[in-house]
Amino acid sequence: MKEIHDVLNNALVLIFNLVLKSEEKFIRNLGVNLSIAEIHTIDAIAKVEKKTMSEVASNLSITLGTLTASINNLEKKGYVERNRSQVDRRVVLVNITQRGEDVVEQHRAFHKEMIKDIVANLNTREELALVKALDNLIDYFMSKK
Amino acid sequence: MKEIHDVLNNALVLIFNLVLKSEEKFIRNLGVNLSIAEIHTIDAIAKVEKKTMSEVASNLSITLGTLTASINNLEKKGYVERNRSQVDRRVVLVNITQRGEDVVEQHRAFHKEMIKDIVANLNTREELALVKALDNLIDYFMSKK
DNA sequence: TGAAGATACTTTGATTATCAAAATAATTAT
DNA sequence: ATAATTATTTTGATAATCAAAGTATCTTCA
Repeated sequence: MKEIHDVLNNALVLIFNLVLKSEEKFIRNLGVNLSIAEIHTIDAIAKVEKKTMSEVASNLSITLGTLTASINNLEKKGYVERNRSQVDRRVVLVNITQRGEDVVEQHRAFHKEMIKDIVANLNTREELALVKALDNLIDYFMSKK
Repeated sequence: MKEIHDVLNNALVLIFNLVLKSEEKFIRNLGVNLSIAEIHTIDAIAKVEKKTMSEVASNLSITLGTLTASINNLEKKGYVERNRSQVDRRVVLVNITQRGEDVVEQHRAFHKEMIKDIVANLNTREELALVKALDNLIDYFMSKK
């Protein structure tokens, strides 16, 4: 089944790029002074339990140095704030501000709408095939570690 | 169907990141002095018909200036070469060298293996359903422009 | 209990990717 | 032939990234 593999590969590559562009466009339309990386950083802070620099950096798979630079900017722009932990003064706790919360909310709404529209066009069989294929994909990557 | 939406969203986000990491790892293991962006640039040159700077840049959705900088490096590293068109001397034609061909070959093998593993557990009907589901996805993004 | 080592973070210095706008060179049109 | 257009490069700026060095704080153990 050489052809179906090629079709799938092309579709996946295309979708990958379309998702990226779609998200870029969403941010542009948000009219907010943030990059995709910054939105994902804010989002990671929102969803991580222990809001330390280390935890957030590890969640994002970036180094602490990179996160420090990014948080400097986000703090300056008013989307997050830093506080020294009182328990261990080496530790820095990051929290998102109300302005940050708003962005997280809108980013999640974007994802929700995207998924809603995707599923809307699928019948039950297609939905199941998609879920199964995605499971395979995840298994595949997980096994590759 | 709130649940399936969440399942799909989480799966998509997870896969997105796993694909990125997997590709990064692939490149690292290739032991080759190239970034993901550079591999995609080489790949774009290989697959584009008219191998001009403009065509390649447009194919990659980057500006000509960005491509110029990237091609400078790739040329220095010996993966591509530049030639002025004899027909229109404003035009620069880029071609990949044998070293570039090798990378393209390995990158394609990576994609092929990934797809093979994905469809390994799907029967023909599911495969077709998946293709249709992905087509819907593409339509969705295309309509959003 | 106080020095040595470990940990959490920031700073520094470098590279890559990116863009917009200005510059250059060549072609086409008036 | 002069003006306008086109293809590319250069320039100047910014963001994202890393590794390695530096700083401050905590923990351990002798």
